[in-house]
Amino acid sequence: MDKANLTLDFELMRGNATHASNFLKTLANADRLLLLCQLSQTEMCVSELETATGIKQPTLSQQLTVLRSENLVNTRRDGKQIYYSISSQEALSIMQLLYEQFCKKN
Amino acid sequence: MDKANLTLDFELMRGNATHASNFLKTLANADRLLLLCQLSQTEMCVSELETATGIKQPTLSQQLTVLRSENLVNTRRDGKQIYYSISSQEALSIMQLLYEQFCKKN
DNA sequence: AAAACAATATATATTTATATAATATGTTAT
DNA sequence: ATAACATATTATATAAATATATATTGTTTT
Repeated sequence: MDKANLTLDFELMRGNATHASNFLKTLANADRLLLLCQLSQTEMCVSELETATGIKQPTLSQQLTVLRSENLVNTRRDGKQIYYSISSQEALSIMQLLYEQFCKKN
Repeated sequence: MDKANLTLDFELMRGNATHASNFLKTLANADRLLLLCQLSQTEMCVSELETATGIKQPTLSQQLTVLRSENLVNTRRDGKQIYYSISSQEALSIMQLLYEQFCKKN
């Protein structure tokens, strides 16, 4: 394997690693995990999420914006409320794994 | 369920979410993912990791320090080299999932 | 159309992470 | 003991994430 191919391998690996790390960064926040955890059960509107997680409205809205911008959640409006649901199978898989590792025992 | 119990639930949930998000933060960096990816195959010393990933020595050492401080890797010295290996089953599981989702198709 | 409500957006201060350079430590070979 | 090598540590500048407060938008009810 010559140098040119090694460079390609590096670029491919680094590209994959960058995508994966961006994805993990989006998950790597306690508020966002709590939100995704709730949404992994069922869709919920913002005020329901606020009650279920105890996160205050402005923070909630800010973190939901992050999840939206990374396409981890979908929204639909129904009157005054906006309902959120998980749109990423990747996110669901990770949430399930994290649940096994960090929540199941207690 | 009264308010006291809800408070306990919140604290339990938030505690789990905080642990999980700290864990994800440690993974959420392209250099560290590349390192863990290599180490998921076999133990390697620093200079081998440098060659295999293309990460420069000071950065490498800094990121290995992060992985060590979060107990994701073990080290053993053999002469001048220090060999690293993965010590966290949780990390291995996530790496495997990320491989399926971000690397397998290409 | 005005009030009330649900949610989003903006601004800003603070903390945390990152990149990079320079220096230091511990080990082996001479 | 000195030189060479492998790795770690420290310092610092910059960028990114977070918390928090305030203002704005869109919808429904009256």
